[in-house]
Amino acid sequence: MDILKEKQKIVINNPDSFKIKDILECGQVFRYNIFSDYADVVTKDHYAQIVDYGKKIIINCDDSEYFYDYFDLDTDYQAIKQQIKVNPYMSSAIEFGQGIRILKADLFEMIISFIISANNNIGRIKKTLDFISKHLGKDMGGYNAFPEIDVLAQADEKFFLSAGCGYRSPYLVHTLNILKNSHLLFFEQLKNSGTVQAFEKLMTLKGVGEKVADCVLLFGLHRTDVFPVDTWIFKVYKDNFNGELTSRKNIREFFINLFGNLSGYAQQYLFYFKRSSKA
DNA sequence: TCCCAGGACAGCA
DNA sequence: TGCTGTCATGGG
Repeated sequence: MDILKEKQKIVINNPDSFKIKDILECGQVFRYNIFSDYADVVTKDHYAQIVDYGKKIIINCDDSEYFYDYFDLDTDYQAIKQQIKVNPYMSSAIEFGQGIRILKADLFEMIISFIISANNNIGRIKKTLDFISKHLGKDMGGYNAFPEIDVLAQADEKFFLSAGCGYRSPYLVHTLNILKNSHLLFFEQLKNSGTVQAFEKLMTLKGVGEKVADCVLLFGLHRTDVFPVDTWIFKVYKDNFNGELTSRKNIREFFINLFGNLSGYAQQYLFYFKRSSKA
């Protein structure tokens, strides 16, 4: 595909691995809307509107450099698909989610979003994050930014309960208290660590277990050598890979052995296919 | 009414 | 280390 970049506009001609519905609905980010004639997405304090004309996609946004990176437009997804097409089921999953791209989302936003995601469903996660942003995020004129750490750290458990965070509320308060004073160093260390070390470091935060840590690594740090195992991946493993493993840890290891550094990509195709088609 | 959702955590063996 | 019950909440 051919990409043109202006100051506040990106034009993609003949897109081969870019479908905004696939990108937004595969469960990696939650602050978006899909309408009949366009879609929009808010990330951190940025906004983009995406129109799909078939052979041409136009992204109108506040900063095209930011969204060029956000949509991972330098990566060749056709090549990745060829490498992870290890069996007929993978081929079907890739065909189904052919427009998926792994977004480069904001690290802090991903930590909070995926703590809220635990034992939750995407509809409720979207509502909760919209509530939080609407109440504590900066008014950007037409939309609200995701709240800054300092602002969100001032919110109490009662606020998160009213936002619909449920039993995850004390986890959020605890984690925000840790991050409000240490986030610069904490995030720097995450970025400079190997994946295993970053995985362990993330799990020191309340509300962050193996699966949430993997999602933060994949979507917030673009580490593609991880494989988040959630309830849908358990089903994929059982139904479509005929596996006998039962623990999250072992299933994660099984898939990472299979897909290596492309595990994160493979996981997204599988998750999206299973959740959408139930095949 | 029961089951489920991008699970984490404490308690226990 | 690995297993089990519990947690808040809305939708199907």
